[in-house]
Order: sequence, then C-alpha cells, then structure tokens
Amino acid sequence: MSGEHSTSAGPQRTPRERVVYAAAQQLRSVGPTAASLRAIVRDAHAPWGSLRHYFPGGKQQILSEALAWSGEYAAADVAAYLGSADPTPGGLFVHLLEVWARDLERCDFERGCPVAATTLDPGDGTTGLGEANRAALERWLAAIGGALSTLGVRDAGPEARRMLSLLEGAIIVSRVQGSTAALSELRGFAAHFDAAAQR
Amino acid sequence: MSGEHSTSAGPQRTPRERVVYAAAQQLRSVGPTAASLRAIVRDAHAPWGSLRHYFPGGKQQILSEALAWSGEYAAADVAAYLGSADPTPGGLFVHLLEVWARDLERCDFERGCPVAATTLDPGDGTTGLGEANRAALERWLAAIGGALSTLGVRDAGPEARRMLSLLEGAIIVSRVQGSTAALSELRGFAAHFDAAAQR
DNA sequence: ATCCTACTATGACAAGCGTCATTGTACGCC
DNA sequence: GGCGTACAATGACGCTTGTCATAGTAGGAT
Repeated sequence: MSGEHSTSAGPQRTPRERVVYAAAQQLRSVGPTAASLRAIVRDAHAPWGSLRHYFPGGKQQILSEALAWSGEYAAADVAAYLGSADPTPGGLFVHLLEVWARDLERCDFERGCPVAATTLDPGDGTTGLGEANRAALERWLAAIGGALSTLGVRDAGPEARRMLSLLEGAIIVSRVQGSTAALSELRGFAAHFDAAAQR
Repeated sequence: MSGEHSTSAGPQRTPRERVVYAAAQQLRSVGPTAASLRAIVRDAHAPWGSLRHYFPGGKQQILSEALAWSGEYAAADVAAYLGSADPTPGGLFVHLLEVWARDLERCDFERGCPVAATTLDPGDGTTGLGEANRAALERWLAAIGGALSTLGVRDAGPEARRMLSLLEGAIIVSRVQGSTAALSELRGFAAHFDAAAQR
C-alpha cells in the first residue's frame, strides 16, 4: 500500500499515470482535503491544462483512482510475498511491518497509509471518496485473506482483518512518535498468526 | 479519548469550554484541515465575535487545546477503569475496545480518534499541531502505561504502545467498514496483556 | 456619573481552492 | 492540401477559508 517507488526512474509512465501516482503520494502525506490539484500536477510534472481532459470527474476521480491504484499496489505486494521462499502467516505479518518501517523511515514519517488518511479526513462528506476507500481496503483485505487461506489459516477473513488492524495502528503511532518502535514491537504477534494455521 | 458526552446537558460549560469541546468533535469527524472555525462556533452555540478574544492564537490554539482536552479525557477514562472493581491489563484493553465500539455505533462511524485524525491530516505542515498531537498521545500512553504498571506489568511502556496500536488500527478499520467487527475481533488479544503481568 | 475591562457584532481582506470556458497547438489520417 | 481528434495553455469565476480592524455593548468598581 505504501508504493514509494521512484518518481523519475522506471519504465516511463504516461502523464496520466504520473498524476495518479502523485495523487496517491499527496493522499498519503497530507490527506485528501489538503491535497491540492495544483500540487499534484506539480509533483507529477504534468501539464495543468490537460487535467480536465484526463479526469473529467475532477478531484474526486483523481483521488478515487489513486486509492484504487494503492489498493492494487498493496495486493501485488502481498502476492509477491506469497511467491517468495517459505512464506508463512507470521512471515507475511513481519514482512508488512518491515515494508512500512522502511517506508516511514525513508520519508521521515511524513507519509502513511492512503486508506487510513482518507478514512480520517472525509472532509464535508461530499467528497464521494467513501466508496473508493472502502474498495481499496477490501482489495487489500482480500489479498491478505487469500494469502492466509493459501497458507492454511482457518477463518482467514477475520485473521486478515486482525493483521491489518495491528498494522494500521502501528503505522499511526510510529508516525506520531517519529520512530518505528511501535511497528517492531508488534513482531511478537507473528506467532499468533502462525498459530492460526492448521498443520 | 472519544469524549462524546452530551453537548447540551451536564453542568453548564462556559462558551470558551464549549468551543474547545466542539473543536474536538470537529477534529474527530472531519480532520483538522476540513474543520472550520465557523462550524465549530456554530456547534458550540458560541458567538463568532468573541473567538479572537478567547483564542488570540487562532485556529492553531483552538485545535491545540482541543487535542489537550482529548488527551486529558482519555487519561481520565483509563484512571476510571483502574478504579473500578477487579481491574486487569486485559480488562483495560477490552474496556477500551468496548468504549470505542459504543462510541462508533452511536455516531454512525462518523467520528474517530482526534490524535489519529491529526496525524494523518497534517495539512501543509504549517498548522503547528504536531507538538500538541504528540503531547496528547504521550498523555494517553502514560495513563495506560501507568495503569499497566500498577497492575503488575513489566515493560509497561512498550505494552501500552502495543495496546494503543491495536486499538487505533481497529478503530480505523471499523470506521471504513461501518462495523465494529474489527474491534470485537481483537478481544482475543486481551490474554496477551494479562500474560504480561507478573504474578 | 465615570471609567475600565470583558465581551460581542460587523464587515472587510487576501489567499487558496476546484471548476470551467476559451483558445491554441500538435499530430495522424484521408 | 484539409480535417478531426488528442492534448495543452491561459485566465477567469465563485466560493470558502482564517485573519484582522473597527466599532459597539454590558456590567461592575470607584
């Protein structure tokens, strides 16, 4: 869900893709209300003039697509871990903790989870991001739940939700304190998820 | 930290106190950026004309005091549980889960934790709420840590942070899903906190 | 009655926002 | 050549925001 990547490198993205990506980063750092289209366009090195052409739905469409992209990115990360050597439920949890600890340190704790940010900053309610936000979370939950199920966990759904709750909370506390302590202190709970797997 | 209370009833609050309280609720529901002074004054049934008189520091002062109030409220809640019959570490955790589940259901999942909201919606960074936010979290952490220590938990600090991480994450997931399932599913972790107490 | 302080009302200000209409440029297709 | 679609630049609009200056009112103390 983090999706730091690099803005410049990689296979050249289209201006449209760069806008969606930049929007996701803005979402992560300042929240949907404070995220301004002008800042997004600037970060994306995209022309302001064509914003309306690519996104006739305006800010709502841009942020919705950013949320969808984030959900897809998070799901891909889970799938990648599942394809690694010797995956386990607890290993997935530790993997998520480590990914986020790295991400937070890299950006000086100025970026968090876009889903959490959208949830806690719903604006006046007319932003129309609720549905996209819910979908992004469900996408993430489904990816984790599917992975847990593959790894032999019964009740994979609730376990996935537990895993995500732990992660989201630790991200917030880490961000407030400017330290990844909250994240690493949760590693002990990996045993819980391993124990949930039938042998 | 929730601090629902009732707006009208109770011992009559001064206009100034009502503004701080209304600001805390706005913080909880829409985040600091989207929280407007005009809406706060309206909810508080306070005169707009005297805002500047009570809070010469402007929006920053109002929201800072709202955060401090929230931290104090949360600490008082922890202290109240500690004074109840037969308190235990796991019982404190379950108590927090229940308090928040009740609070979320009462307001149709439109309000969360003010600290989390301020963390994930820092605006342009010039809001100057970072320090007040950190202080509110530390106040809450100290209250929980103190309670855990009283209840015989070693390493009460890290355990308190763990407890808060779990709680904050579950609040977010619950709010997104519009269901308290994420909160109640964490009750099983109460055993962990009980086990951390030396007997 | 006078004065000082606490509080309130009113109106204006600059800045930023998302949105939109208009015009202009580029490029591929026929 | 001419044409039509895709993209870009510009400037303005209405709105809301926090802030501030100014004036006005109440009430107790002297």
